[in-house]
Amino acid sequence: MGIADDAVEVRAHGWRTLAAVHSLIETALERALQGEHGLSVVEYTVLDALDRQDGWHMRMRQLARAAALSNSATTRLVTRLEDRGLLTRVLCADDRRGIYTELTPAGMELLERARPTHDRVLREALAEAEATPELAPLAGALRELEPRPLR
Amino acid sequence: MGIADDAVEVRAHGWRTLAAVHSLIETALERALQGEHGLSVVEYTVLDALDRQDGWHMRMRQLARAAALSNSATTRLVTRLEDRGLLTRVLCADDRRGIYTELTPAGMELLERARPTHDRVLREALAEAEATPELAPLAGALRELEPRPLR
DNA sequence: CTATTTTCGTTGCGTCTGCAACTAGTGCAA
DNA sequence: TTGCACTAGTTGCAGACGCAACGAAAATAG
Repeated sequence: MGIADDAVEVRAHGWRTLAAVHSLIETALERALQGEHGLSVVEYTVLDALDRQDGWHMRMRQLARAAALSNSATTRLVTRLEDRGLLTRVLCADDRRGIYTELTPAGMELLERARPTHDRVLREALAEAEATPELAPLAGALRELEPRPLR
Repeated sequence: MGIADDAVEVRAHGWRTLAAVHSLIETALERALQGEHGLSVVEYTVLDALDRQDGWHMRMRQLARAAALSNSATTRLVTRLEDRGLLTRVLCADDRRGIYTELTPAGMELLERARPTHDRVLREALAEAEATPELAPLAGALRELEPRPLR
């Protein structure tokens, strides 16, 4: 087996590990957020993304990117959250195709209540990953990342 | 903002980055495998996991773990692949609750055809991640992982 | 200024997912 | 042996997803 084949296997292994850690964290978050606050992980992600904009608007397209969702899924997700009164759609004047979304006070409140759950479960899930031999190297690498905003 | 808050933010940032890289890779793989071979990513993952067992059987439960899927989803996924003649269910004698799955020749053949696509797209997706400033550190860390089998 | 292309968000449709409830088989205990 | 807890896999159900097709608004070409 040559160097090229090794590289292929390293990438495949890295991808499997990444997927395993992702699944571990997402499942834990999903259960906790859903059970304690009636929020799915993507819903929390959207509320959090809006909140980290410092009260500023966000376009559907940006939201889709932040939540790693398709356009259609984003439309329905925003509709869902709007129906629950957690955010509002705001038509924007300068580009009449665009639609901005904005957290409502209820949305901010729910987010603040859910955040401790999110942070705790994330911490626990990462600890569990670090305690799992084949996941530990990647879980450890996550801690080394510079916390600079994800555009 | 104290040290504890920093740690919370580091974890949150790491999780967002992980999710972003995961989504980038999965989306690219999904499109390519679906378009060129009619396989979804999980389907490919299952075939590959079975293949890496060196012709050995795998229980549904193991398969569920390997594919990061629930039991029910695994049942249906296996049913789907069985209907397409890519694998077979094998009842196991010593534990009559258990069901083993095994690749058929057609399954191995399709896997071998799909593997180059998978490897190529994975390489491209990782390259794209490394070219994206906020994803690059994590993408780089993946390359440093020791390619030891994921049990 | 009109025609074409592109971008943005929405909707119909088929598919896949997890949860909870269920059946069947195993293993331990009294 | 009988009873009970546990594990393995399947199924009904409701919800969420992506793709492709769509309409509306903006940008670009000619």
